[in-house]
Amino acid sequence: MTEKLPSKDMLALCDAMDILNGKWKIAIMCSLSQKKKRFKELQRDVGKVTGKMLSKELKELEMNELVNRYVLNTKPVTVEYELTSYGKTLEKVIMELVSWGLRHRKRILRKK
Amino acid sequence: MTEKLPSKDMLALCDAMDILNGKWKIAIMCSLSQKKKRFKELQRDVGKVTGKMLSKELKELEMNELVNRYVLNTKPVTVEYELTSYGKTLEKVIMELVSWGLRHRKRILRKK
DNA sequence: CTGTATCCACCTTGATACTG
DNA sequence: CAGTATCAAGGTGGATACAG
Repeated sequence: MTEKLPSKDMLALCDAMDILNGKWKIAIMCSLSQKKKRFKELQRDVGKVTGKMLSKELKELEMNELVNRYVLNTKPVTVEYELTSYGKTLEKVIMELVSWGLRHRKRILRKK
Repeated sequence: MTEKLPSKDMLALCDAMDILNGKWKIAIMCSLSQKKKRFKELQRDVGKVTGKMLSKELKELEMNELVNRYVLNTKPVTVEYELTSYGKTLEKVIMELVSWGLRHRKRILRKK
């Protein structure tokens, strides 16, 4: 069993990265992991993402069945987004990233 | 304690993403997590990354103290890369990504 | 072998204005 | 509020040639 070049792990990793690529996808999913949110809420929560990017990345997440989109019949239209059950399978990854990021911040501050 | 806009988690997440952004960084670290590798080995292992990109991303990883670079005194110069102990703190995140990717692949094949 | 330098096509992102 | 259209700008990444 000689380890051949593109290992299965590497391919899997690339698959995962393809789906999560984009500047805001992880942040969006992180925000949604707490609770469902409306478009504008999401925008405020994620930070300085433009409506265009938020819209685009949400659409991609929806296509990959990581996020559900619900249009509500309100006066000015309201749209809610939430993680699908499949999207929730990524929560563990995201939480690991967050906790690493928190540790990393402390480290940075120490050295600064 | 009203939850204010850019939550600490979100900031931490963005910090982490900043460091890991780039098409190949995660793949590089994944490959190095198995064992230290030379430049060319790494290139073969990661897949179809060009030397330029590999070099650039390795440099960035080095700057963030995630990877160590050793130049060996061999005839044609040899360089070895390995994860720093700090870089290893990211292994958990990477493994989660890989395992998610593996599950995701199965899911895709089923639906195809 | 391990890079760096240059050129360049392409894509991503942002700003802004606009629609329903 | 939610989303789209358009334009501009910068970054990304590939090919190639070359240096140490």
